[in-house]
Amino acid sequence: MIHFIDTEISKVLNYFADKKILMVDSETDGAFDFNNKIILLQLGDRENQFVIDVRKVDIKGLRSLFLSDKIKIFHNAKFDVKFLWLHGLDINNVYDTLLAERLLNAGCERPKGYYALDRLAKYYADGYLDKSVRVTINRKNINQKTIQYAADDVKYLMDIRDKQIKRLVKLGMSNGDCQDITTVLGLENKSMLAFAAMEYNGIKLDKDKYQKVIDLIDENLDKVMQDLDDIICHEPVFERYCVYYQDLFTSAKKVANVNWNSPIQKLDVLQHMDSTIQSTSAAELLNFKKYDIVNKLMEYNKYSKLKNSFGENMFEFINPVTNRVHTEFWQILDTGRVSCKNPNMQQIPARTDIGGMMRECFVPEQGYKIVGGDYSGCELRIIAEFSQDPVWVNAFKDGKDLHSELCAMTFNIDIKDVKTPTPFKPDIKYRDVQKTLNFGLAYGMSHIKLANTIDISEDEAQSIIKKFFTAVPKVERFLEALGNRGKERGIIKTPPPYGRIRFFEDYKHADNKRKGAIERASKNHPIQGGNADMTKLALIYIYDYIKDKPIKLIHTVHDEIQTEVPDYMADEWAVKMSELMNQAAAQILKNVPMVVDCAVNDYWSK
DNA sequence: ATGGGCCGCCC
DNA sequence: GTACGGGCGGCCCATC
Repeated sequence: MIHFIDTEISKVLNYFADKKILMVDSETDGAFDFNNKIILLQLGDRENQFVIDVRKVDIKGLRSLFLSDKIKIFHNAKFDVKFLWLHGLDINNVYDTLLAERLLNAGCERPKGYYALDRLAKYYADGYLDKSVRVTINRKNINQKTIQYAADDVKYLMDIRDKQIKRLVKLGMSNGDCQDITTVLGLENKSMLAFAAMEYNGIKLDKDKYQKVIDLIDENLDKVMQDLDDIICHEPVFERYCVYYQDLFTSAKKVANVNWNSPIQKLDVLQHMDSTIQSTSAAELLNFKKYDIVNKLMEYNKYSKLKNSFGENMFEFINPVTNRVHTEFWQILDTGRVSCKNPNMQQIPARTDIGGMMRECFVPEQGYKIVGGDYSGCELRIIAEFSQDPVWVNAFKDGKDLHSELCAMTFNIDIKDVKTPTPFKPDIKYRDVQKTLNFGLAYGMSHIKLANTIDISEDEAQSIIKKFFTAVPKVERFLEALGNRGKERGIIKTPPPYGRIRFFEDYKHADNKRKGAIERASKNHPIQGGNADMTKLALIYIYDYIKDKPIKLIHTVHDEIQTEVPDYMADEWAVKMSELMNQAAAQILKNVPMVVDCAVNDYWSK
């Protein structure tokens, strides 16, 4: 039965007083942007649905209900939770049918709309939702039809949840308690609030500082384009790419008639000079640094990338109400990692000089600091823990540098010499080869790829890998076992206690390319996904700890968490934060210690 | 307009 | 002939 509530909400509170679980949804007057509001708020169970007209009713009275230990079922809760916060309401004990469905389908290719509520309603509850009504809902248009639609939206959530949990329990991703953070389901439901908080809080971008970096990029870009023009117009070999350009005010001048953003045109120019150049990628160009034009093109590529991907367009993401940048998180990728977009705050430059300058433009408010923590060598520690290789385990236990230790063994050299150049490639140091190897093996890197990456012969690469695995046989066996498991069982899990599953299609019927990909993803998933589990648990610990404190969660990048905190408590918080992150790590790493690098800064540092 | 391919930024 | 895991996104260019 549907109840339309447009006066007061005691009826709702009374109804749910002795219920353990309720389903919630909201209809808003648009996407979340700090100006929009909730129009209708629906609460219900299988028998009764209450549709509250938020234009007329003060929903603050629902505070105790939302903070009670009753389970609140949502579909895509992050969306509604942010709106509730905007209306001054907090919430906990949420079950999210979208997150649950993602857990049940990680790794599977699914058609568009697969995770939509109407699909779930049909699949799990044989219910029908008429989504065409949604577009007609607005502040001035609440009628019988929209109320019916709004009520329907919550009607099936209970059945969906019941059946999802059955499946998740069978797969070991839940024990039936959807809030238990020792299970994947609980991990996701709980950390959802942290992701909602990071979206809600956003990060401040210092516009003036950022503009200065863009100006610097522009200067470099102008210079390098001038140089490219000079080369094209003065070297006879490029004559055909040169044209005269004349405007009304200046005399004719020779310029390059090439769009340097076009890989096809770029390659054409380069091959005209040297037909052995295969592509315009940075890796390929590195081999042809003897040509001036190649050096200039590499510079051009670098600056135009920064300009096009991270230039003025970033300003469009500054919200006019909060004056901050609010990214959107997608909480469950195939491995359990998180992505974000609009903008993608996980790909803000950090590595190069100018990249570092761009990242430093993300700053705290006046009187605040940014306190960030990251898990040092997280994936390598996970490999150590679960391979139980003594070299790896002891390196971390003794606080030694794993790359150097392994390097000495792989190349039979003294540990003092790991930073000397290799004989087979003088511009690369031993330790750098080892680093490529250590990270690459977690991805199932082949000797061919290693050979290409550091530009050595395939035979040399093969023998390096062989010697490496001879030194650490348990790591080799560990990775092999993971690869085989994915192939044989069609699923692979992250380490205990989580066991987050990634599903694969049938190995036998895959083509060779796909077979290789399944094997490599099987090796990688427990490592990458284990890292993701750990970071999500840390987010939960932090979210719970900072509740009622003036500390804000603002960002996360896989093995890194950023917070914004008043000056006076920054140092103290940094200590506590690394303690919380270590606590989370200790739930997964039982034998290998974790190191959390925590820093207090006036900007987002890396 | 749309989508695939290439390329490059992040961990 | 493919073979480095997980992403997002800008640009070019062919196609509709």
